[in-house]
Amino acid sequence: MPTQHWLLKTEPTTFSFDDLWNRPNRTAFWDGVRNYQARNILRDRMQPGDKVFIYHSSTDPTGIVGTAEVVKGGYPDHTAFDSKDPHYDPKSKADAPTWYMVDVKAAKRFPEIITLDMLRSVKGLEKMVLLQKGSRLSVQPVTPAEWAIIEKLGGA
DNA sequence: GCCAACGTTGGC
DNA sequence: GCCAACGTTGGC
Repeated sequence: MPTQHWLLKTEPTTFSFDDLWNRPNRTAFWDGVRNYQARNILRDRMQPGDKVFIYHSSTDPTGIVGTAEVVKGGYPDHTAFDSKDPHYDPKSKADAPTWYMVDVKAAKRFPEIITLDMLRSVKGLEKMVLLQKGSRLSVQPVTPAEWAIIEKLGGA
């Protein structure tokens, strides 16, 4: 399996790239995804070694702030089992989990956020899932070509 | 805060 | 299975 590329959205007021960066080993589980299409990617497709952009939504400005690496593939999201957790879902059972998560490790913080406006202006990203009208998937595929373009924007 | 777009729920 | 009502996302 070649390395795959993804984008994970988060609201930084809830969990930011810096929060991930400051975790032990710069690693955390990516919990709380409660959308079936995103769940399917987490559960069925994300593999250790895959590369991930971290995107900050609902902030000013919004954009990609850094990269991370998947260090553990899809496994049950235990926060769904905890009635005191904000992401509790009583329909998800330990022996038949509805929701999944992965572990990610922060890799590189971009010196400057790559804003949504910048992404929209770059040739070659026109078909990026993030930039499609009405797109709100919180776990998205990124093509190798898109990854290369954006990584270069954030580089150096 | 507004609201378009999308997803989910539930009555029928 | 249809679809109206409702809830959420997320840019602006």
